[in-house]
Amino acid sequence: METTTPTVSFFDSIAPFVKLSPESRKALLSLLKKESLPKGHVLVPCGDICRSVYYIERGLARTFYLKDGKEITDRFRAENSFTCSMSGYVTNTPDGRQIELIEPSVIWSLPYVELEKLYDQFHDIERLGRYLITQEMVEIHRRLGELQFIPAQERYNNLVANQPSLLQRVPLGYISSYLGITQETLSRIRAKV
Amino acid sequence: METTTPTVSFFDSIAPFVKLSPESRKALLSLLKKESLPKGHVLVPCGDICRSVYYIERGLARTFYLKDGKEITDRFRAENSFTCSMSGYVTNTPDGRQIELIEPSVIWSLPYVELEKLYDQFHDIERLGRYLITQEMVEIHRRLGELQFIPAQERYNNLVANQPSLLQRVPLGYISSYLGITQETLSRIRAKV
DNA sequence: CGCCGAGTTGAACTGAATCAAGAAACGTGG
DNA sequence: CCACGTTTCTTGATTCAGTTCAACTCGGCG
Repeated sequence: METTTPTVSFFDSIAPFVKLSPESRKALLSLLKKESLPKGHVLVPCGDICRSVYYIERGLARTFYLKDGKEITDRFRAENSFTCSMSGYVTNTPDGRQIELIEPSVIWSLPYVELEKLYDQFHDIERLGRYLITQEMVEIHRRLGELQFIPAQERYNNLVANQPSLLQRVPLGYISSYLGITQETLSRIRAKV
Repeated sequence: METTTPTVSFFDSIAPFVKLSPESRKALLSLLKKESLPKGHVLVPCGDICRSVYYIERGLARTFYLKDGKEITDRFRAENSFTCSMSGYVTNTPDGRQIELIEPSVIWSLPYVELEKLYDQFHDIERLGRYLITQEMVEIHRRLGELQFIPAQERYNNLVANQPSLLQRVPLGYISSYLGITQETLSRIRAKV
């Protein structure tokens, strides 16, 4: 666990959109905690409220919740992206979501409480926050439209087109619930091609 | 169309969460355009990119898109809330969504371009933006979870529990596609109670 | 009165879930 | 390197929720 080495990847992945002042970068870096964590590590247990935001330098995380005893995958996040489960934090009610690593990963974490202090201090970090949430919103909105009326076959095709690497890295059981279908249906869809 | 009278409702609805300085309030008010618009008025036509954010002081707006010639309702927004379709603006690609009024309404509008200038100038307005998008994200996330694995009957029950007034104010055809089902199915679900 | 949009009802059909059983792949220890 | 158990994936038979298409009811409203 090292906190001093400034990794380029974190700032590189946001740089195209939000320029941070040197002071902001420094403040952010001083609070970000970097860890190498094994496959299977649970960042946020089911039932807890997620209180940090996580930047994935390397590896793969998934978020899921339980519905009738089954795990429903809500989201995958791979290297150079952020993950968290804000609904619980915002509403101050556990949202039942668990975040765990499904590959050995390098994770930078930052507690919301600290982030909020940074929001107060640095306008450009607040902008970064707004930007990242906007991206997240657009992505979730896209998924919503998909689930509303697009048939399973087409949802699978979209996944293959947009995130083909997921299919290599993730068990199909996770993928199926992410697409809103059962594993058997996913298997049949795949068999058709 | 009046632009001078500062309505309380706009600031009241955000005040619990984000305190704006007098300067920010003034700047916002100077750019907000207030209009009384009739039922059926189209704020953003299908195929256009939405370039403003709308605050609904009174009335009801819905967002929809066309899928196989059918209107799919994406969202309802009633008095004291905001509506817009940011996906198109963010990705700079029309998202096919149309925003129209389904009741006579009083609407305050603010072009994104102006809003972004305000973001630059006023840290607290940027915070307001972040806050509002976060709220939106949480709501869309909730809907996503609903559509992923909750049966239609239960989705309808949730709607009755959370937004009962919608059922009085909106034709069932709009409600059904919002819930991701056909009008016939909605009718049958209602008949069971 | 007759039209028209909104809502309901019915019958046939279909995509996907469920339940159950196998097959393949994977890791671990001997 | 193989044998074993476990997990992952596939396949089949059945059931069910929801769609589709069509006809019908009801309440305005010109």
